[in-house]
Amino acid sequence: MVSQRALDVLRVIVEDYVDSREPVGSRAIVERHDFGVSAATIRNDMAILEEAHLIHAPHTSAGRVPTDLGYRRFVDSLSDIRPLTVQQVGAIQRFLDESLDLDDFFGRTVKLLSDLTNQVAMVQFPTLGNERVAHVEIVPVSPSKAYLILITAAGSIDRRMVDFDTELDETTLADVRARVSTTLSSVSLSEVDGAMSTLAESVPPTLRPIIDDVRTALQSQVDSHRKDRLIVAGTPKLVRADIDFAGSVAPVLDAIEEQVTLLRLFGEMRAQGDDSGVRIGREMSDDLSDTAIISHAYSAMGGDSSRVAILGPTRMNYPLNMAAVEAVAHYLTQVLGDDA
Amino acid sequence: MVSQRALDVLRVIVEDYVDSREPVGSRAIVERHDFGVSAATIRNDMAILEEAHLIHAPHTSAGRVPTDLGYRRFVDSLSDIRPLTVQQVGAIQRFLDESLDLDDFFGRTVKLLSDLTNQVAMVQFPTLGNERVAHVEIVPVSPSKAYLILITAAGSIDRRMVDFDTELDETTLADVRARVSTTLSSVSLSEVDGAMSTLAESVPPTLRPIIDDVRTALQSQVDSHRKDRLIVAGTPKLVRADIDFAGSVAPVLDAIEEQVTLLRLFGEMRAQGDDSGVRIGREMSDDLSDTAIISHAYSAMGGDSSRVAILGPTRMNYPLNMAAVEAVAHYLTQVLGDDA
DNA sequence: CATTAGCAATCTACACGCGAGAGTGCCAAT
DNA sequence: ATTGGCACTCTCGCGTGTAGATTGCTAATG
Repeated sequence: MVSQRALDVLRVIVEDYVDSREPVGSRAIVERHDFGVSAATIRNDMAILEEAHLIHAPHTSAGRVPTDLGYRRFVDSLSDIRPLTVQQVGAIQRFLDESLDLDDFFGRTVKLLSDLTNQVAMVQFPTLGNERVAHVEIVPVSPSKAYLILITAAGSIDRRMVDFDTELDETTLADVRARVSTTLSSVSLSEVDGAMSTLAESVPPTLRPIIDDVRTALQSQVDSHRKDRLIVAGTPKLVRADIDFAGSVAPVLDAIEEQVTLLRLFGEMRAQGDDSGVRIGREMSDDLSDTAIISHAYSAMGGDSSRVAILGPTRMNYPLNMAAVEAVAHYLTQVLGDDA
Repeated sequence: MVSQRALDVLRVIVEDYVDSREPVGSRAIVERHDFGVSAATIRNDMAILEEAHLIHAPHTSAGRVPTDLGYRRFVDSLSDIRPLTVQQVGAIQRFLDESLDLDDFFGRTVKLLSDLTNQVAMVQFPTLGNERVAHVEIVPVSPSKAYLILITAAGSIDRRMVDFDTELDETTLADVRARVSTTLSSVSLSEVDGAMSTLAESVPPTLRPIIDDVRTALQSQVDSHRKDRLIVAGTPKLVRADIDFAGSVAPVLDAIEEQVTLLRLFGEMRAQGDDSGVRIGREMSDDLSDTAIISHAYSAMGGDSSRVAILGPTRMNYPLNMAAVEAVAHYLTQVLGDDA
């Protein structure tokens, strides 16, 4: 049975190991902490923890190191996160309030979070389901190609190339532009397709295929509406923490560059309904075996929730970093949520 | 005096060292190449090269390694770059023609160049001086804030937050939007400020400060028009080539993340009027002492030229990589130049 | 004068061995 | 359940020795 004291031992092992980067032995524990028992007793508890796969000895004569499961237990036992200080929150606000636009704002946010935690930081672009169309623009590129630009009321922008089956002259294009523009004015993103379908039926047959092309492009634009993008900052910090990674950091950097693994992970966490989520080592994938991700949901402009996260070695300061991620997520919700 | 044969020796030292990652000795040279002289003679030549600071011995009993200056001499002696094969060029075209929009296009370009060279690849966003305004949109965010969105005929988009000194109601905003929109229709970017200044003088005094706010925002938007952004791909490759870096790759990753050093470098190369440019090691900065950058200018939409580049260890295959960079730069000019 | 063969000198890389130190696991005692 | 004691195991660092590679120099050669 894993006693309460054994769990306390686990806690100090995690803390000391995070602090010192070195396996911690029974003697070191009794010296640095006031357990009121001898090293031999600690050793007994450690044997129990080892049996429960919570800690692990790199080799016979070394101290112990937490396993992924050990970190997991440690994180789960953190009852409540101590929030950041008023000064810190104030600094965050002042810094982010200077942003020029949404891209810049997110850029500053990740940079800040990365500096705060000294880890790689990421923000997932918000989804904007309840958003309304502010403007649709069609810009010709060649006779049969054009950019379709969609601007929403909250200022998000998306652009997509449309290939028309037939060639368009300037007047036809102007006609199409006017029709689409009036049709979609102030329509919410989820209703775009319906509106376009009604439009397609009411136009002269010659315009029909063109409107259909636009409709298809618009829909794919709405579907993928930036949900699938991550802003990242602080990758160099990963390399500096190289020693923390058994093999190489290369696969981790790959995962960050590819983004798909991380986005899938965020999707899973959202599906589970956890606002706050920590994933440790092999809980995610073998490639990320030495890394942990701390993420937290935020919501913007009435859309589904997106996530802000940091990624670092499994051996990191969880309480501190969890507090930072949570603070930033709250701030994002507060600032962006209003604009809905 | 550095004889012709000595220069040939330099060439094979660079080639063999790039190939084998190991210092190359006199014996290895006579074995692998047909110089028709003995190792001792090669040694004499090597002594001369060393005196000219073109090569250098890591330690007494090791072979020789090219210095930055040695690489420089080698690169300068490459008379003409062998272009890529027809198949390769065809593959590039097919791949890039599938792009959805400009962002996607550049994304694919860097990815491609990175795969082609197995190095970090970068593209500097083009400047679009002769571009014309296709549309200006003002989207309110709060009573005194709005997004200003600028779309050009080539489909580039920029967005900026505007802070108004006074609060705006919906009708005022609509009025301003209409005035700005008609004023700027089809105006080229370089004439935007003039047009806005004329507009400011012709509007009712109450609108004046608002128009001025818009004008300021627009101008800053035009000034910085994406000139200052790099798209990067392939950073993980840098870490994989870790062995090639004396110290750590961290400062290099920092430089990539910060972008300013690299952008300054591109600026310098453009100022020198070199279409094609190679910078090696300490020619750039101490932080980049083990890296080399191969860049090439391209021009898009009649604007000033921008650059496409790769970054790798000084020990890389220059002829091959220079060919790849040049091919991609040409392709960019060809595809984007037309659209002006 | 350029080239060459030969040779001593130098330096690294690697393997080996050894001892110090750290930490465990277990046992018998409390 | 806890503790002190002790044998055992393993890593780490250090010094040593050897094999191998390459150079620089010198004297000889065409």
